[in-house]
Amino acid sequence: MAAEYTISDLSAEFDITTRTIRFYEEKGLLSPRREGSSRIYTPADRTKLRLILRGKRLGFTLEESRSIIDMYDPEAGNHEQMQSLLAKIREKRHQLEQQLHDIEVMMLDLRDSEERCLEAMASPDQSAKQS
Amino acid sequence: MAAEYTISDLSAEFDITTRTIRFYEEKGLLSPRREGSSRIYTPADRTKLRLILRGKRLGFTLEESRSIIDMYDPEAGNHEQMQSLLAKIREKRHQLEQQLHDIEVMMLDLRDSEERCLEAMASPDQSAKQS
DNA sequence: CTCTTGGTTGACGTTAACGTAAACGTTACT
DNA sequence: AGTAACGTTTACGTTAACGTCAACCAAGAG
Repeated sequence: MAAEYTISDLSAEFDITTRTIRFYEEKGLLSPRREGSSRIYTPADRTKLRLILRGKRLGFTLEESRSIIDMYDPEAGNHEQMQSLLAKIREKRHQLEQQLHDIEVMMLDLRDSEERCLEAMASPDQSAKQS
Repeated sequence: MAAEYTISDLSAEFDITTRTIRFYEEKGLLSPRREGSSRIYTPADRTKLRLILRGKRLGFTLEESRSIIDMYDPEAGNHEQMQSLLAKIREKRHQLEQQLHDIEVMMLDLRDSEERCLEAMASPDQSAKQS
């Protein structure tokens, strides 16, 4: 049952380069077992990787993702760290709300531009003047 | 009626440094008038700056923001450019949906951790064992 | 044996978006 | 005259998150 993965298994699954995975290890976010010199990853490592990538999608830095990962480690003792994490997530929510608003406005703006553009293309050449 | 702004007016209003504003000019996103050697910005420049910053919040590069700005320029002629812009915005929408999902999952995960954490703090020191 | 397909460790290169610092000019008080 | 507050240019520095070699080792196919 205890599955294991090579570095290229994971790179294929998550569509990232092996360099990226090794980089995360350099930064201390992963620490796979060694079989000879090759890296062997456990399901737990795979989960951590998934967390890192999720963090990335949300614009977290690797350092921030590290604290997310740490929540999954045996020492569930760090209460204040959790508070700061919750704070970061709430901040992301605010950002998301802002972004949603930005997108909506931008969509409206674009529809405006589109209309003006279509109008311009419809009326045959009056390029120079405007009252 | 035709208001004008100095560089520090704008830097104060949008809470960015003057360096940033000059940088945008270097990149050709702004081109304020000169009064002597000083830069003078029009409301149109101000709008462009606002568009840049909105783009930034959405994770657009400056190059992408440039195409947004170009939509506001007199030559409303570029139909295919608009299409690519619309595509980018749709892509952003997808990203946002993904991010919203990520946030929700992360929130759930955190509540889990929180519970486990509180439990651990409640039960007086049983740190070493787990059945 | 050679070749291909993975894996490894350095180590330097890259890119975007500014930061930072030096060295200088111009009003405008006081 | 001094000095503060604002403006300018030029140019090197910074950071994150990898990319891109180079040079090497190991296992299996043919």
